[in-house]
Amino acid sequence: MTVKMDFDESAQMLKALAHPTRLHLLNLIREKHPCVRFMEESLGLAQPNISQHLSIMRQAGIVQAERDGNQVCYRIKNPRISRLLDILLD
Amino acid sequence: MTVKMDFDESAQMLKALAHPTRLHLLNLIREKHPCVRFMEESLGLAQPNISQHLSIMRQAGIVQAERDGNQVCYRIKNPRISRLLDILLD
DNA sequence: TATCGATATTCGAATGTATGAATATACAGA
DNA sequence: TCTGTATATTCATACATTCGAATATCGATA
Repeated sequence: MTVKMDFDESAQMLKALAHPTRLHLLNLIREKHPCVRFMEESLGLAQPNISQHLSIMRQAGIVQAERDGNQVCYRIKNPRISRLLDILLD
Repeated sequence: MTVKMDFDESAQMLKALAHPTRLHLLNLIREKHPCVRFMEESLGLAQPNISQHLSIMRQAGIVQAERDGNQVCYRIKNPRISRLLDILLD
């Protein structure tokens, strides 16, 4: 029962990671703690699209937003995620 | 370019992991090197459904099938996957 | 408070994924 | 070779995800 629960939670987290754009964003976020504008230029994608992906990762507890005046910057929220990214992207 | 490629590949691998049934199967597979019949009974799901999930993971290079007489047993193919599962499921 | 730049949300169409039901294939043993 | 057990594949339908376009919100500054 509890075990099954874990699979559900883990699967949901993985689903939120399982998109090339989101991995690309995470790779930026873990290195640079960037604001949305910066991510937009780095990836060359439309702002709403980036915001949508960030929203998915926020809801999944993967990243955390921090307002800095006019802008919003992101960081990795969960240390477990950092470890996963190390394995995935290095 | 190559970097973008990596995100694509990693995302595809994650997509193949991102399902509770598949995580449950992988948890069995990494511990017991089981055949399909065993997984079927352990999870209490229909055989075609299990086979479908195994097929997805085979195609993604996550698991490897080995025929043993009448049965087919599975094992984790990629050591990177083992490390991911350690982080995810422990 | 009006405006502007930055970010977020909503909606709809296209595409992708999950699952049950039916069926096919593979191998072992009679 | 026929039968039975184990596993894989196909198909159809329901459901979820993706992305662009349009629009809304938020905070800073004039």
